[in-house]
Amino acid sequence: MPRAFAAGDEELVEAERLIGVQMAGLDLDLLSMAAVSNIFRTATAVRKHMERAVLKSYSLSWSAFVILFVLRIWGKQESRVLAAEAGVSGGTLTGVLDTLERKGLASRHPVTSDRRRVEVVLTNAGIRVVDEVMPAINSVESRVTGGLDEDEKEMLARLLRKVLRSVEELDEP
Amino acid sequence: MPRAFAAGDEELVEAERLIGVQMAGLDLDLLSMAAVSNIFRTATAVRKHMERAVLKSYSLSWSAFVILFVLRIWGKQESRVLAAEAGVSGGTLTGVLDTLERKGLASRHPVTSDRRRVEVVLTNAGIRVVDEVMPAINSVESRVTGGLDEDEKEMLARLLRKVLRSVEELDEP
DNA sequence: GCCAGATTGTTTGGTGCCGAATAGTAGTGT
DNA sequence: ACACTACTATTCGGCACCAAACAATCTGGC
Repeated sequence: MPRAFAAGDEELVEAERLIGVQMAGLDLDLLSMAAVSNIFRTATAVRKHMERAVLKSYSLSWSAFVILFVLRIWGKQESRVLAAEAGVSGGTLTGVLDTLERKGLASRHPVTSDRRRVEVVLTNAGIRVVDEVMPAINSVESRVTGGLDEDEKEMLARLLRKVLRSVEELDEP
Repeated sequence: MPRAFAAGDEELVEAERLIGVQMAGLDLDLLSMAAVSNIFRTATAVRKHMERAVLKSYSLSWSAFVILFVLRIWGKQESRVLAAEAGVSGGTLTGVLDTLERKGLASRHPVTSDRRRVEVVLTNAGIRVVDEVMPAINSVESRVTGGLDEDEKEMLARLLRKVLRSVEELDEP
């Protein structure tokens, strides 16, 4: 695990000091850097843990699970919506759907009214898998946020939503 | 339960509510799920924005930049340390270092006292690139956290560190 | 000195991932 | 009817990524 921003607050302060020294003259916003860096490090660590501790035994990639989950919650979806919802490009989605179809967890169906489009739907096996995996994933979510009380969890989600909204504004102004 | 959600948050919160409806029988911890999901969503959105808005013009991947940054702050490092710092596997690091060497931004040097090991060091061109890219990255970090005041940024970093510590405990108990 | 086991970086096989290019389809204006 | 534009999913090339297997090297016990 990375030294910077990784463990205790002391190490964060030390890392910030070192960055300030090494990058002197660049006038960096260290407070924002610490917040954003921690988003990346936490996301990576949690995702890797879930892949190893939960998804590996189902031979599912993180993206494959996200797509199964989206289909489970929102029902059948067209490809472009699915890609946007899962946060992957269209090209990536094609590959992941190929894998999911090969495993028999999802299937593609042409939209007769517009032959460019494809609708994706979970198979019964797909539904079974999601309903089996989801509680395990959620259990990890509970454990990794176990150090936070309810107000803190809510606060964390709220602050992240604010950041998310800001970056979305940057992407499409 | 704070209700002071900014405009635009309703859509995200609505999604979280729908999950509760669709997965009603599974007894999920929705508060933890919302917090962790938002970590993933935000991390993905911010990283993609940085790749497109900043790193693309330097032909740098996110991982390549992280490794350059670590080398810039902590000086020359051996491979295994570098991999741990950057949060990638050893195999991945080999490939990224190949790319960085091909671009002339970093170079490998054998450690004479232990011929298994390799030390990686930035070239002058590598230092120049980091010092040029870092302010641009930091500018994005400032903008995406622009909706947060200083206390909120600190709070966000603090809550994420708590989660990070929890997942690290799960990984190595 | 020597060997068994640990450590280090690389290679390999398979997937993910993106952006750009492509083929096919739909809509719009003329 | 025709051209022009916009959209949709797929294909393709290249890098990233991991786990597992591997070769080279080091270490500790004998």
